[in-house]
Order: sequence, then structure tokens, then C-alpha cells
Amino acid sequence: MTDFKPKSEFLVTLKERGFIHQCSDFEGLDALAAKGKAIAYVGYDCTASSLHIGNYISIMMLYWLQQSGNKPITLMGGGTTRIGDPSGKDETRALRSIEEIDANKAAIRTVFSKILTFGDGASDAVMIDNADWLTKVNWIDMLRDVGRHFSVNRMLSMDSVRLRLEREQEMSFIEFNYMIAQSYDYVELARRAGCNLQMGGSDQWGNIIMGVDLGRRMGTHQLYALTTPLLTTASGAKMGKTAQGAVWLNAEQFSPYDFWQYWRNTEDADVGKFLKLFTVLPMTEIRRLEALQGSEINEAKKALANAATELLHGKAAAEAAAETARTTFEEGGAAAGLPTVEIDGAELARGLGVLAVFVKAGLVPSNGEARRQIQAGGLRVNDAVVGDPTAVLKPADAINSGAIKLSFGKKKHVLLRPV
RNA sequence: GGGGGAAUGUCCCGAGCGGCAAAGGGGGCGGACUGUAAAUCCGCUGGCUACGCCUUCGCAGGUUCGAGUCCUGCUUCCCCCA
Repeated sequence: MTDFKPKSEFLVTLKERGFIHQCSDFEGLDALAAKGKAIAYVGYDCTASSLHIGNYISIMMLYWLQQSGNKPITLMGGGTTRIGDPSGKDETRALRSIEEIDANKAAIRTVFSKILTFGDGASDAVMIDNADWLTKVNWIDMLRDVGRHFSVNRMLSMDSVRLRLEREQEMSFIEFNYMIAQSYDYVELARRAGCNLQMGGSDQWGNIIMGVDLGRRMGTHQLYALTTPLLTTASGAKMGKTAQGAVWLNAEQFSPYDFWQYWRNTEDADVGKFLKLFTVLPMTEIRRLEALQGSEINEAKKALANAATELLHGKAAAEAAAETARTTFEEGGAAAGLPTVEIDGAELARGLGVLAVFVKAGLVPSNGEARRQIQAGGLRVNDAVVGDPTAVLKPADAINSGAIKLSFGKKKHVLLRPV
């Protein structure tokens, strides 16, 4: 792929921004995309109530697809989630209830419209749910029409299956069928919507390519496959994990402020890569930011945080997060935009123990942890290190804004507001 | 069907003569150094009304002053033989 020189705007953009890992046929796809005839889908599991940063990459691919005049399809896995994708997992996850899947689906779908334009136009995005057909298939028909095209020998050699078998880890029949369902989805989308490209993470390569094969056997038009590299940080960690868990895209589960902070804390070596993948800043600007050295890299990190947050949560939210960060970290103040926890004013008047306060604020999980952190000098009230675990907070501790600023470590701050 | 192993601090791996809140890693968190980075160094990594109390070693019983450790039954997983 390194020697391939794409001509279409779509592939040129994807290539220069580092989205491409593997493609089934660069030339063929390039020709299609150049004519604005690429109709691409990405499937999203409904295993959680929000998508996370890993999914964000694929949404960005759909974004660039749409920007270049092609058509994106977001496929909700309302049907496939009932089966459970074995790819990249050591063991079977608990099956989710149908109610849970539907609830997740409803929560997830809102995020796409922030980045893609939906509608009836030629390059407008559409959303489709594979429950529409997967829940209706007849087993015998399925076996005769679709199943006969699958070689079990080949299925056993797929990474998602083979790795499980090699490690002697259990794999149930239902999971074994996942790739069939996903392959069938591709064919169904080709027939229903003229879809001709499926994109996804590199762990999906096997599933996608099986769909391409199935399409050929079942007589669809030519199908294509395109995957993104598995993203890790420069120091080798999987991307998207923080102390609180995954980096979610829904604001309710991961606030714009936290989202901004996530990017602001990017490792130096990753800034350029992330700018290309997670922002729509022009390449000329990205090259300038990438070239910064030493502490100047902080400018690039702020640009990254601003641009990524703006794209997902909007300009106002991004600016608010940036301003909160500025007053908190650059002035050492207590910005009003910090996460706020309300407490009963009467309770505060009676006096609240520091231990309980930090637990109440959600900064530490237990009194014991609070104690340990005090030992280590990790807790601060209004920027003063807490040295005494028996200290008590009173209304008089509230500073100018009427709130008390609690800090855990250098980066986590919460305002405690009496009401 | 027969025989032999294994399950440990609910993040993971993993030691554990009958006195154990339980070795050691990894990961994570905090501190120092920096630039809200990385690397490095140091500390912490069951709960509580905290010089004490409570709950943890697959599940349920038993022996014992005392059980992760011994006995019995059960569950799950692995290996060998048929």
C-alpha cells in the first residue's frame, strides 16, 4: 500500500492522514471513489450505551468519504450484537438482553449526526439496522442460500476462531456464526443500498473479507474492504483507556471537559498522528504543529484538544473546556467550568470530614484510599495539601465563587458547591 | 467410563511448612523531576465509626485453640487412558 498512489480525493486524504491499514483492491476502490460512486458502511455493535474513541476513527473515515462526495452508511448492529463478535476477545462475553441492546442502540445513534450529514441526497448518510433482516431469516433458507458458500475449514483458520482454539479457550456455536452474519450483512447492504465498501478496524479484516467473498459467490457487484490500523499510544498502551475507563463519545458519559483533557494529555510522539486522525484541520496546519519541539508541543496539544472537542461536542463546548483548562492549569485558579458536585449546606455547616468529602466528590473510591492519598500528599483542598486525615471542612472554606475546590493529584479537580 | 491436575487479594499473572490481610511481578494511582508529555526514581495498591474491628484464597460442610494450607462432598476447567 505504501507504493500505491491514489488519485481519488477520498483515498488521498485517508492515506495522508494515516487511516489505511489494508485494502482488498486499491486501484478498483480508487476508481470508484474518484467517481463519487463509493457507498461504504461501517458496522457498530450495540454492546455499550456509547461509542468510544476506537469507533471514532471509523466515523472519521465516513466523514472523509462524505466530504469527497461518496455515500456513508452507518449500520447499527441490532441483530449481530445478539450474537456477539468473538474477534479479539479471549472469552465469550455475557450475552446481552434484547432490551439492553435496543437501549444501547438508541443511545449510540445520536453521535453520528454530529459528524455526518444525514438525508436523502446522493452523498447523504443513511442509518440502517441489521436487525431488520437478521431477525427475520429462516434457518433452512439461510443454510441453503448462504451457509453453503462457507467453508468450515476456512472459518477455522480465521484469526478470531483459530486463536481461541489454539489457546484452548471455549468458543460457542453462536459466536462461530458471527462472521456469517456479518458477511451476510454486507451482501444484504449491497443489494438494498448498493453498498460496495466495508470499512473497520484491522481486527475486522477477516470478517470483512469474508463478506467480499460471499458477495462474489452470491453474485453481487464487486465489493471492497478497507481497514484502519489498530491504534496504540507511542508507549504501547491501547488507546482510549483512562483511569475512569473508556473514552466515550456521549457527553453524558464522558464530559466535553474530560474529552478535551484526554487529548491535552497526549504523549508527545502521538500528537501528529492524532491530529491527522481525529481532527479535520488542514494538513498544512498539522505539519506546522507537528514540527514544534520541546515545550512548544503543548501548543499542538491544545490545538488537538480544541479541534477534536469542537468536532464532536461543538465550538461552545470546546471553548468552555479550553477556558476551564486555562484558568485551572495555567493560573492555578478554581474555574467555574470544573466538574461540580453539590452538597447539603446544612451538612457542611456541621462540618464534614475530609475523607468523606473526597469520597463524596467521587475523586477517590473509599475512605481508605483517601487516607492513603493523604499519606502520599495527593489530596488538596483549595490547592493546599491535606496533611491531616481528621481535618474538617466548614462553610468558611468556600472561596470566592462560593465553592470549595478539591484536587486529587495534579489533574483531577472538582468544585464542591453547598446548596 | 477410568486416572491425574487446577481454581488465590473480583484488573491480570502468580508464590504460599496449619498462625495470613497473604511473597513477587505486570497494570493502575499518588509523589519527585518536567512542559497537564515520555523516560527515570520513590511511595501506595481489601473495607470500616481505624493504636482496634470486619470481610477475603471456586462452593458447602468438617477436623483444629487456630485453615488459603488438612479431610468430605459439589461446581467449573485442563491433561492422560478407553
